[in-house]
Amino acid sequence: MPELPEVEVTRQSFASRILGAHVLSLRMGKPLRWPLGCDPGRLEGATVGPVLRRGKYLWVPLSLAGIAAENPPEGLLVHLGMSGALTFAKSLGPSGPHDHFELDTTAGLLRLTDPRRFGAVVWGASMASGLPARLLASLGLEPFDEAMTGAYLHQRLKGRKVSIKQALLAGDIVVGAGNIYACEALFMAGIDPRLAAGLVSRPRCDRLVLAVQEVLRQALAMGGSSLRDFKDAYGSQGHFQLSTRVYGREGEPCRTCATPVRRLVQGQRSTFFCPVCQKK
DNA sequence: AAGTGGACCTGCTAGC
DNA sequence: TGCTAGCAGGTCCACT
Repeated sequence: MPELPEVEVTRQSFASRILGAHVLSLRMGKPLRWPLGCDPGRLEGATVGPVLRRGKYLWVPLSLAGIAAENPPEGLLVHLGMSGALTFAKSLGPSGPHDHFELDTTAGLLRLTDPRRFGAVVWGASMASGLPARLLASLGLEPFDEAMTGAYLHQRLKGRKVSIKQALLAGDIVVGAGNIYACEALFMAGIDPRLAAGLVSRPRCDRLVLAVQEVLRQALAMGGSSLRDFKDAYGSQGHFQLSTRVYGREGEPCRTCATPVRRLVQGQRSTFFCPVCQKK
């Protein structure tokens, strides 16, 4: 589920409320992608720092010695996987079979509900050490980083034979665009998703960077996409799924030229595109 | 190094 | 109505 807009919407919906709060307890349910990596008890009493997002990961700093005293703070790296949602809950203990993590604080109880359990909550002595560091190390640029330019994209795509769609999804060049937004950005940029990444011209790289940024901006403004599970910390759903140009619209008319949208499979994932508006 | 395919896990829907 | 196959927002890892 959650791509960059959903993760960012989630972050914004809970970060300010729990900033400066103290951890009362931490509970893990069924195993997620990786073990927590520490005794849950060690985080009791910790102070919550400013929550950061990197790609589709959230970093929740937890300082045992007060926010400013420790540098850098330890914390939890959280990933929502395919079906995760972080929401504020009313009372301790799972309310359903898919509630697998709870962080109870003096400012509210945060709960991760994740039916497929592809999500993760991993402790790190810092964001730059241990498993968190390893997971973050291979990530590409943030899409709104000023270094994210057509020149950078063109340079990084050079010589790569995979399709441009798969190169976008891989996340080692630019993070944040998952299956929905990669399809949408390629449509906006008028690029055929099957085109070899290394053959995308420099001008088209310029357009693609702008398209990725634009689609993410639009999704963010609509609270993300809620195909099924996604909600922000207060349970609100996103609306971007109602305005996709191609994603999930196989057989329906292209919003630009009315040609039926096509679906194909690339790297075991569905790709949606307009065979007329998107060219090789 | 780059590309491919399998793995993780559960739930929902379309089709027979 | 009930079963089964196929599909779903992610990404790591082993292998060629």
